Amino acid sequence: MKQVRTTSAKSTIVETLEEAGHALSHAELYVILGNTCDRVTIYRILSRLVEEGLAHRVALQDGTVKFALCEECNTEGHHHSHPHFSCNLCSTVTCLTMEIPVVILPKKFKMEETSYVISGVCATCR
Amino acid sequence: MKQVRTTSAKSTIVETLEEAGHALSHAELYVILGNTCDRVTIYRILSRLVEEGLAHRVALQDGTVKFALCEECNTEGHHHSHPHFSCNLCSTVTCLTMEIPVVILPKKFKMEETSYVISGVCATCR
DNA sequence: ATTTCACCCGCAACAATGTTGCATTAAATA
DNA sequence: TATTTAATGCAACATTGTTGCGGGTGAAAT
Repeated sequence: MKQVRTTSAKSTIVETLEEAGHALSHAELYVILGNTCDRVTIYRILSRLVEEGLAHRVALQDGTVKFALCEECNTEGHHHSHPHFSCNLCSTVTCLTMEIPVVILPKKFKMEETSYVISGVCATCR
Repeated sequence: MKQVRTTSAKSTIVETLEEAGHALSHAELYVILGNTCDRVTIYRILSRLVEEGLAHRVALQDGTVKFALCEECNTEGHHHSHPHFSCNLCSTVTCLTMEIPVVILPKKFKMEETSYVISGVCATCR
């Protein structure tokens, strides 16, 4: 098992995600962090956060990927099978605190993971 | 209203999607079409197909985007609000013929579009 | 059938996004 | 403090998506 190290860059990114209160893309983090953190480092830290179960990926309808901190996850079992809401106006992505409703798959299909993203207008933007 | 034109490149792409029977990414189309069609042209034709309501985009969990032909769509109302299944083994994406189950959004949130992607193992791969 | 017009194609160039290798830095443990 | 090794920054590369433009072509009008 590879050792995990707490670095300032990693802490900064986690804090940034916490302060934002919603998911951020690599590009957004890059802008916020300014020149305090290398572009490549951000990629690597985000990957590591996902591996370590501290964050999860959210793929939006347009193909962009955002990263959200996990609330109730650990390395064993990730429980981020909740829907995400993506605002078309302010483009913030928030986690909805509910379970994703299940669908019955056709015969012999085996489900492993589900992604449920709703886009529209968030409460702040109305 | 801009006029729509039937070109050989466009027909080829539509036929390719029909023959495949499942959604294809730009990269996959580029390989299949070989050097019969320019990379940029594929991008533009796919965009146009979506605009014209002949195809719809499917964004997978990893951020890649695939394109699927619409079965019951027209320029007026798109009815591709169905779940998609993405096989982790053969990586094919198929449309599931059912409605996406709805979730109750928090107060003041307004829904406009939903994306529901299930990944796992498809019937063919088992 | 020919002309005409606007859409469409291919090419080149660019922009944005993501990856890899390597030397250096720094966190954690002894 | 010294040692070990994960993590960073930089450069270089690879992939993916976009834009402008000259020339080609579909389709309607003549």
